Amino acid sequence: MDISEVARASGVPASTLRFYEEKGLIASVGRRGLRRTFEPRVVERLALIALGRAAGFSLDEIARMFATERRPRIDRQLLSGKADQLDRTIRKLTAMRDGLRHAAACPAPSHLECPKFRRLMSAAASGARRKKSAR
Amino acid sequence: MDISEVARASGVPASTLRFYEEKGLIASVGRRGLRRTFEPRVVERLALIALGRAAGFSLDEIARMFATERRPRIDRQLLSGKADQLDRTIRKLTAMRDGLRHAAACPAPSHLECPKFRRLMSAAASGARRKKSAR
DNA sequence: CCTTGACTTCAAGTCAACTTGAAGTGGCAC
DNA sequence: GTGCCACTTCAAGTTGACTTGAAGTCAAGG
Repeated sequence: MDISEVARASGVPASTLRFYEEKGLIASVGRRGLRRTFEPRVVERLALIALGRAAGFSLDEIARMFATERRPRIDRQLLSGKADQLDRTIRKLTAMRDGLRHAAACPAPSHLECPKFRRLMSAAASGARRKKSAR
Repeated sequence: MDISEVARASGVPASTLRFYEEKGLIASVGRRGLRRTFEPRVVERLALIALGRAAGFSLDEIARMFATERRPRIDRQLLSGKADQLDRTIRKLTAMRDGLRHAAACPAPSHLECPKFRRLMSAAASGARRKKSAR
Protein backbone atom coordinates (compact mmCIF):
# COMPACT_ATOMS: atom_id res chain seq x y z
CA MET A 1 0.00 0.00 0.00
CA ASP A 2 1.22 3.47 -0.68
CA ILE A 3 0.84 6.31 1.77
CA SER A 4 -2.35 7.72 0.31
CA GLU A 5 -4.00 4.30 0.36
CA VAL A 6 -3.13 3.94 4.01
CA ALA A 7 -4.41 7.45 4.61
CA ARG A 8 -7.67 6.64 2.89
CA ALA A 9 -8.07 3.28 4.62
CA SER A 10 -7.25 4.60 8.07
CA GLY A 11 -8.50 8.15 7.95
CA VAL A 12 -5.10 9.34 9.12
CA PRO A 13 -3.55 12.13 7.01
CA ALA A 14 -0.38 11.35 5.11
CA SER A 15 1.51 14.02 7.02
CA THR A 16 0.59 12.25 10.23
CA LEU A 17 1.69 8.92 8.85
CA ARG A 18 5.11 10.34 8.04
CA PHE A 19 5.20 11.89 11.48
CA TYR A 20 4.29 8.58 13.11
CA GLU A 21 6.94 6.78 11.14
CA GLU A 22 9.54 9.27 12.24
CA LYS A 23 8.41 8.69 15.83
CA GLY A 24 8.74 4.96 15.38
CA LEU A 25 5.05 4.23 15.83
CA ILE A 26 4.64 2.65 12.46
CA ALA A 27 7.09 1.31 9.91
CA SER A 28 7.12 1.26 6.16
CA VAL A 29 8.35 -1.94 4.56
CA GLY A 30 10.30 -0.31 1.78
CA ARG A 31 10.27 2.26 -0.97
CA ARG A 32 9.19 2.38 -4.53
CA GLY A 33 11.48 5.12 -5.72
CA LEU A 34 11.11 7.68 -2.98
CA ARG A 35 7.65 6.54 -2.00
CA ARG A 36 6.99 4.59 1.13
CA THR A 37 5.32 1.24 0.93
CA PHE A 38 3.24 -0.08 3.80
CA GLU A 39 1.88 -3.45 4.73
CA PRO A 40 -1.90 -3.57 5.18
CA ARG A 41 -1.23 -4.49 8.83
CA VAL A 42 -0.28 -0.89 9.43
CA VAL A 43 -3.95 0.05 9.30
CA GLU A 44 -4.55 -2.20 12.27
CA ARG A 45 -1.67 -0.63 14.05
CA LEU A 46 -3.10 2.79 13.38
CA ALA A 47 -6.39 1.70 14.88
CA LEU A 48 -4.46 0.59 17.93
CA ILE A 49 -2.77 3.96 18.10
CA ALA A 50 -6.11 5.72 17.78
CA LEU A 51 -7.38 3.51 20.55
CA GLY A 52 -4.50 4.47 22.77
CA ARG A 53 -4.86 8.15 22.00
CA ALA A 54 -8.56 8.00 22.78
CA ALA A 55 -7.73 6.32 26.07
CA GLY A 56 -5.46 9.22 26.94
CA PHE A 57 -2.07 7.73 26.20
CA SER A 58 0.62 9.96 24.77
CA LEU A 59 2.37 8.92 21.59
CA ASP A 60 5.48 8.17 23.61
CA GLU A 61 3.55 5.89 25.93
CA ILE A 62 2.07 4.09 22.98
CA ALA A 63 5.48 3.70 21.42
CA ARG A 64 6.74 2.28 24.70
CA MET A 65 3.86 -0.22 24.72
CA PHE A 66 4.74 -1.41 21.26
CA ALA A 67 8.36 -1.65 22.26
CA THR A 68 7.63 -3.85 25.26
CA GLU A 69 5.19 -6.01 23.31
CA ARG A 70 7.62 -8.94 23.67
CA ARG A 71 7.66 -8.85 27.43
CA PRO A 72 4.14 -9.76 28.44
CA ARG A 73 4.67 -9.31 32.16
CA ILE A 74 5.52 -5.64 32.02
CA ASP A 75 3.06 -5.15 29.26
CA ARG A 76 0.12 -6.57 31.18
CA GLN A 77 1.07 -4.69 34.29
CA LEU A 78 1.18 -1.48 32.34
CA LEU A 79 -2.15 -2.25 30.76
CA SER A 80 -3.97 -2.89 33.99
CA GLY A 81 -2.36 0.17 35.51
CA LYS A 82 -3.74 2.18 32.65
CA ALA A 83 -7.10 0.51 33.10
CA ASP A 84 -7.13 1.64 36.71
CA GLN A 85 -6.21 5.13 35.65
CA LEU A 86 -9.00 5.10 33.12
CA ASP A 87 -11.35 3.89 35.78
CA ARG A 88 -10.58 6.88 37.95
CA THR A 89 -11.03 9.19 34.99
CA ILE A 90 -14.35 7.59 34.18
CA ARG A 91 -15.60 8.00 37.71
CA LYS A 92 -14.69 11.65 37.68
CA LEU A 93 -16.25 12.25 34.30
CA THR A 94 -19.40 10.47 35.39
CA ALA A 95 -19.72 12.73 38.42
CA MET A 96 -19.10 15.62 36.11
CA ARG A 97 -21.74 14.55 33.67
CA ASP A 98 -24.30 14.12 36.41
CA GLY A 99 -23.37 17.53 37.72
CA LEU A 100 -23.78 19.15 34.34
CA ARG A 101 -27.03 17.33 33.79
CA HIS A 102 -28.29 18.57 37.11
CA ALA A 103 -27.03 22.09 36.54
CA ALA A 104 -28.89 22.20 33.25
CA ALA A 105 -32.14 21.40 35.04
CA CYS A 106 -31.56 23.06 38.40
CA PRO A 107 -33.73 26.08 39.14
CA ALA A 108 -31.26 27.76 41.53
CA PRO A 109 -30.37 31.25 40.29
CA SER A 110 -26.68 30.50 40.28
CA HIS A 111 -25.22 27.02 40.21
CA LEU A 112 -22.94 28.01 43.03
CA GLU A 113 -25.98 28.27 45.27
CA CYS A 114 -27.13 24.76 44.57
CA PRO A 115 -25.95 22.31 47.21
CA LYS A 116 -25.84 19.42 44.77
CA PHE A 117 -23.64 21.36 42.44
CA ARG A 118 -21.37 22.46 45.26
CA ARG A 119 -20.98 18.90 46.39
CA LEU A 120 -19.99 17.85 42.88
CA MET A 121 -17.58 20.70 42.67
CA SER A 122 -15.65 19.80 45.75
CA ALA A 123 -15.56 16.18 44.66
CA ALA A 124 -14.11 17.19 41.33
CA ALA A 125 -11.64 19.57 42.93
CA SER A 126 -10.35 16.85 45.22
CA GLY A 127 -10.00 14.45 42.32
CA ALA A 128 -8.02 16.94 40.28
CA ARG A 129 -4.55 15.78 41.25
CA ARG A 130 -3.57 13.99 38.08
CA LYS A 131 -0.59 15.82 36.67
CA LYS A 132 -0.36 14.98 33.00
CA SER A 133 -1.61 11.47 32.77
CA ALA A 134 -5.34 11.29 32.32
CA ARG A 135 -6.36 14.27 30.17
CA MET B 1 -6.40 37.44 49.89
CA ASP B 2 -3.14 37.98 48.13
CA ILE B 3 -2.02 35.88 45.20
CA SER B 4 0.06 33.43 47.21
CA GLU B 5 -2.81 32.81 49.61
CA VAL B 6 -5.07 32.01 46.71
CA ALA B 7 -2.35 29.80 45.27
CA ARG B 8 -2.03 27.95 48.54
CA ALA B 9 -5.76 27.65 49.07
CA SER B 10 -6.50 26.48 45.54
CA GLY B 11 -3.37 24.61 44.57
CA VAL B 12 -3.11 26.74 41.45
CA PRO B 13 0.31 28.35 40.86
CA ALA B 14 0.53 32.13 41.02
CA SER B 15 1.71 32.26 37.41
CA THR B 16 -1.45 30.46 36.40
CA LEU B 17 -3.59 32.83 38.43
CA ARG B 18 -2.09 35.79 36.61
CA PHE B 19 -2.59 33.97 33.35
CA TYR B 20 -6.23 33.24 34.19
CA GLU B 21 -6.82 36.85 35.14
CA GLU B 22 -5.39 38.00 31.84
CA LYS B 23 -7.73 35.56 30.10
CA GLY B 24 -10.69 36.94 32.01
CA LEU B 25 -11.37 33.71 33.88
CA ILE B 26 -10.94 35.24 37.30
CA ALA B 27 -10.83 38.82 38.54
CA SER B 28 -8.88 40.54 41.26
CA VAL B 29 -10.79 43.09 43.31
CA GLY B 30 -7.99 45.61 43.58
CA ARG B 31 -4.37 46.18 44.38
CA ARG B 32 -2.32 46.83 47.43
CA GLY B 33 0.54 48.68 45.86
CA LEU B 34 1.22 46.57 42.82
CA ARG B 35 -0.10 43.40 44.37
CA ARG B 36 -3.39 41.89 43.38
CA THR B 37 -6.06 41.32 45.96
CA PHE B 38 -8.62 38.56 45.53
CA GLU B 39 -11.92 37.77 47.14
CA PRO B 40 -12.11 34.34 48.76
CA ARG B 41 -14.84 33.51 46.23
CA VAL B 42 -12.14 33.20 43.62
CA VAL B 43 -11.13 29.86 45.13
CA GLU B 44 -14.59 28.57 44.36
CA ARG B 45 -14.30 29.88 40.87
CA LEU B 46 -10.98 28.13 40.45
CA ALA B 47 -12.57 24.88 41.57
CA LEU B 48 -15.20 25.45 38.91
CA ILE B 49 -12.50 26.03 36.33
CA ALA B 50 -10.70 22.87 37.41
CA LEU B 51 -13.99 21.06 37.11
CA GLY B 52 -14.47 22.32 33.60
CA ARG B 53 -10.92 21.45 32.59
CA ALA B 54 -11.30 17.96 33.98
CA ALA B 55 -14.48 17.61 31.95
CA GLY B 56 -12.58 18.48 28.82
CA PHE B 57 -13.60 22.10 28.34
CA SER B 58 -11.07 24.53 26.96
CA LEU B 59 -10.34 27.70 28.87
CA ASP B 60 -12.18 29.65 26.20
CA GLU B 61 -15.25 27.52 26.57
CA ILE B 62 -15.15 27.97 30.32
CA ALA B 63 -14.80 31.71 29.89
CA ARG B 64 -17.79 31.68 27.57
CA MET B 65 -19.81 29.79 30.17
CA PHE B 66 -19.03 32.38 32.78
CA ALA B 67 -19.89 35.11 30.33
CA THR B 68 -23.31 33.67 29.49
CA GLU B 69 -24.10 32.96 33.11
CA ARG B 70 -26.87 35.58 32.93
CA ARG B 71 -28.71 33.97 30.07
CA PRO B 72 -29.94 30.70 31.50
CA ARG B 73 -31.41 29.39 28.27
CA ILE B 74 -28.17 29.29 26.33
CA ASP B 75 -26.28 28.29 29.41
CA ARG B 76 -28.42 25.25 30.19
CA GLN B 77 -28.46 24.19 26.60
CA LEU B 78 -24.71 24.37 26.46
CA LEU B 79 -24.45 22.44 29.69
CA SER B 80 -26.62 19.58 28.60
CA GLY B 81 -24.85 19.49 25.26
CA LYS B 82 -21.60 19.11 27.11
CA ALA B 83 -23.16 16.46 29.31
CA ASP B 84 -24.06 14.49 26.19
CA GLN B 85 -20.56 14.89 24.89
CA LEU B 86 -19.18 13.68 28.17
CA ASP B 87 -21.54 10.75 28.03
CA ARG B 88 -20.14 9.65 24.70
CA THR B 89 -16.62 10.06 26.01
CA ILE B 90 -17.46 8.00 29.06
CA ARG B 91 -18.90 5.21 26.97
CA LYS B 92 -15.80 5.11 24.86
CA LEU B 93 -13.48 5.16 27.82
CA THR B 94 -15.47 2.43 29.49
CA ALA B 95 -15.11 0.19 26.45
CA MET B 96 -11.46 1.05 26.44
CA ARG B 97 -11.02 0.21 30.09
CA ASP B 98 -12.74 -3.13 29.64
CA GLY B 99 -10.54 -3.79 26.66
CA LEU B 100 -7.39 -2.99 28.57
CA ARG B 101 -8.56 -5.05 31.49
CA HIS B 102 -9.19 -7.96 29.19
CA ALA B 103 -5.93 -7.50 27.35
CA ALA B 104 -4.09 -7.60 30.65
CA ALA B 105 -5.62 -10.97 31.43
CA CYS B 106 -5.93 -12.45 27.96
CA PRO B 107 -3.70 -15.43 27.22
CA ALA B 108 -3.52 -14.84 23.46
CA PRO B 109 0.13 -14.44 22.37
CA SER B 110 -0.56 -11.08 20.78
CA HIS B 111 -3.55 -8.92 21.58
CA LEU B 112 -4.16 -8.53 17.91
CA GLU B 113 -5.05 -12.20 17.74
CA CYS B 114 -7.69 -11.94 20.41
CA PRO B 115 -11.17 -11.51 18.95
CA LYS B 116 -12.41 -9.54 21.95
CA PHE B 117 -9.57 -7.11 21.61
CA ARG B 118 -10.12 -6.77 17.89
CA ARG B 119 -13.76 -6.03 18.44
CA LEU B 120 -12.87 -3.31 20.94
CA MET B 121 -10.34 -1.90 18.55
CA SER B 122 -12.73 -1.47 15.69
CA ALA B 123 -15.29 0.04 18.03
CA ALA B 124 -12.73 2.54 19.22
CA ALA B 125 -11.59 3.28 15.72
CA SER B 126 -15.12 4.00 14.57
CA GLY B 127 -15.75 6.20 17.56
CA ALA B 128 -12.65 8.26 16.87
CA ARG B 129 -14.31 10.95 14.83
CA ARG B 130 -14.37 13.72 17.41
CA LYS B 131 -12.20 16.47 16.06
CA LYS B 132 -11.17 18.66 18.96
CA SER B 133 -13.98 18.40 21.42
CA ALA B 134 -13.60 15.46 23.74
CA ARG B 135 -9.82 15.08 24.19
C1' DC C 1 15.92 54.35 56.47
C1' DC C 2 17.23 50.30 54.36
C1' DT C 3 17.15 45.75 53.02
C1' DT C 4 14.65 41.80 51.74
C1' DG C 5 11.97 39.18 49.05
C1' DA C 6 7.39 38.53 47.54
C1' DC C 7 5.23 40.58 44.34
C1' DT C 8 4.86 43.00 39.48
C1' DT C 9 5.18 43.21 33.98
C1' DC C 10 6.23 41.57 29.51
C1' DA C 11 8.45 38.81 26.34
C1' DA C 12 9.91 34.60 25.29
C1' DG C 13 10.18 29.65 26.01
C1' DT C 14 8.08 24.89 26.32
C1' DC C 15 5.51 20.81 25.14
C1' DA C 16 2.71 17.65 22.43
C1' DA C 17 1.00 16.54 18.30
C1' DC C 18 0.65 17.78 14.26
C1' DT C 19 0.32 20.87 9.85
C1' DT C 20 2.16 23.75 6.31
C1' DG C 21 5.39 25.39 2.92
C1' DA C 22 9.09 25.36 -0.18
C1' DA C 23 11.86 22.94 -3.05
C1' DG C 24 12.99 18.75 -5.12
C1' DT C 25 12.13 13.72 -7.27
C1' DG C 26 10.44 10.18 -9.96
C1' DG C 27 6.37 6.62 -11.31
C1' DC C 28 3.26 6.21 -14.70
C1' DA C 29 -0.54 7.62 -18.13
C1' DC C 30 -0.35 9.41 -22.38
C1' DG D 1 9.81 9.85 -23.73
C1' DT D 2 7.99 13.38 -21.35
C1' DG D 3 5.14 15.97 -18.46
C1' DC D 4 2.18 15.89 -14.49
C1' DC D 5 1.45 15.49 -9.98
C1' DA D 6 1.61 12.59 -6.03
C1' DC D 7 5.07 11.83 -3.59
C1' DT D 8 9.53 13.19 -0.97
C1' DT D 9 12.51 16.00 2.75
C1' DC D 10 13.34 19.39 6.11
C1' DA D 11 12.42 23.42 8.48
C1' DA D 12 9.28 26.20 10.37
C1' DG D 13 4.63 27.31 11.96
C1' DT D 14 0.37 26.40 14.95
C1' DT D 15 -2.48 25.81 19.10
C1' DG D 16 -3.53 25.60 23.97
C1' DA D 17 -2.13 26.08 28.36
C1' DC D 18 0.99 27.37 30.78
C1' DT D 19 6.03 28.35 32.73
C1' DT D 20 10.29 30.85 32.96
C1' DG D 21 13.36 34.72 33.00
C1' DA D 22 14.86 39.34 33.35
C1' DA D 23 14.19 43.54 35.22
C1' DG D 24 11.67 46.41 38.05
C1' DT D 25 8.48 47.81 42.38
C1' DC D 26 7.18 48.25 47.00
C1' DA D 27 5.16 46.65 51.90
C1' DA D 28 7.06 45.46 55.95
C1' DG D 29 10.35 43.89 59.48
C1' DG D 30 14.58 45.29 61.81
